[in-house]
Amino acid sequence: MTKFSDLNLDPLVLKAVAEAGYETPTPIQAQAIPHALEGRDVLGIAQTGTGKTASFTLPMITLLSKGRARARMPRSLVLAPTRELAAQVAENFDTYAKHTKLTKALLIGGVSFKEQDLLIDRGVDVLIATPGRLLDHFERGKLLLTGVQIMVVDEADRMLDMGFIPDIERIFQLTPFTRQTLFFSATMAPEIERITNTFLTNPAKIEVARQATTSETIEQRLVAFAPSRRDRAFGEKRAMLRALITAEGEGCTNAIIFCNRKMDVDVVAKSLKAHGFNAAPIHGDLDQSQRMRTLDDFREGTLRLLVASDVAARGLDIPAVSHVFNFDVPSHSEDYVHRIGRTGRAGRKGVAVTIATPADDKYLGQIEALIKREIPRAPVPEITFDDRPDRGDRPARGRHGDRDRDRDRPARGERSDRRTAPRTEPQQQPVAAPAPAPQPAAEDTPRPPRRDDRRRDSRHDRDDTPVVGMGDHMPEFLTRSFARPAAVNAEPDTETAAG
DNA sequence: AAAAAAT
Repeated sequence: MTKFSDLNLDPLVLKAVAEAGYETPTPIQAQAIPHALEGRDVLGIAQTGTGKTASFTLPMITLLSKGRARARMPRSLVLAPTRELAAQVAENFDTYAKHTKLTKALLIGGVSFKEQDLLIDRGVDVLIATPGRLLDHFERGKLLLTGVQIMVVDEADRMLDMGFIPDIERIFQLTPFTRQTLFFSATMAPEIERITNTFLTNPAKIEVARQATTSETIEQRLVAFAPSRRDRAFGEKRAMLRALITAEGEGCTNAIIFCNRKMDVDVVAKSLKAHGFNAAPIHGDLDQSQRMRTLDDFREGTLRLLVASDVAARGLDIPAVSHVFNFDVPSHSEDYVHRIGRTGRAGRKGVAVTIATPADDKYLGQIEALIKREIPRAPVPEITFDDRPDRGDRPARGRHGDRDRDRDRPARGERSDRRTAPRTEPQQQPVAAPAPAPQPAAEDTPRPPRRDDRRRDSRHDRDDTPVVGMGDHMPEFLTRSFARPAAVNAEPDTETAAG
């Protein structure tokens, strides 16, 4: 079997590799490194977790170790789709280039230009960047790409998803025709194929088997439940999530909780914290410094629950996550594979729990088609709903609220799915309550001012007024006409046609 | 129904 020492790498690189504890290259490393060292273009079809990063950093350091950088003219360039990924590549360089004198700069958005400018001015051997910030520097005239000898594109298919391909093409055109190109993508979409045909010269094509999508080390579960009411789905899912985390007990050492929307990431993280869980959010709208800090805390173990958007689904190197929770079913089936792939790594056992509502059926079908198996259905935990501090600025649901609901929905207790249906209110409340004393109309009940009007779910669920279906009581707002003020209706015909 | 990345 090949060892790193057989690969013709610079002795100083080999030393650092050995110190990092590696002896045997992964398949992509064993195949890509010799070609890269020969100066050939490489087209690597491989996913995260295959050792892709080292397959280009090690030969790059070796090739660059001779020669020195000139001011504003980096000798090599690595492009990554997200800031975290770029930062990760930079860390990799630090690890493996530590015995060399190579310099590097990390050019990503969300941080000040000043330090980056300073480094570029001094001259760097390796420039690691996200496309937007790189072009920004270029346009400000601070950067010349005509000295680039080696260019790496990492996670090209993700760049495509994110609309970066035009930027990538432009950057390619700013670098010399004679450069060496190392290009990595998990898939070969037609657009990716076109780019590689245009910008790579006779590349060595290396394909590494995709990680088993449903690796045996990941135990997948599906928690399928129907929210008691559409507008309660969000709150009930939060309660469900808490119950699921709690049920895992100590076995859940750390977990990533994925939501589909950034806003939900924030609310879920806040809600978990309010319930005493050690949780923090990460998504693209947060400060870069905060994103980094949160990731560091999570890696170090001081943070147990990372609530994330799909920014964290791919690429990020987060070792040893015991659990992944999908608070939302991802709407791209590929993302499901990426998300659950954050657990069960390196032979360790992992658990991936997905919360699904009937609205997710379509996406669930696509996911199960992709992974070619059904996700085993797990029992739905019972949830109680009236202990939410994130709604704690309102009086706890009073007995009359529950009683009213019981009265309004006499069929509830008879539902056949009662055992598995989530409880949305404590059913042990005295059902045989005394005859309703005349209650003040909800509108007259003095209520403390609500601070959470911004909250997405408060809009629907504003008070304890019972919902009476559409039977004998119709909420006033529904009786209002849908007609808009005449002034707005300049073209009434096109308006209806558009709907 | 979305997320990511330049300000």
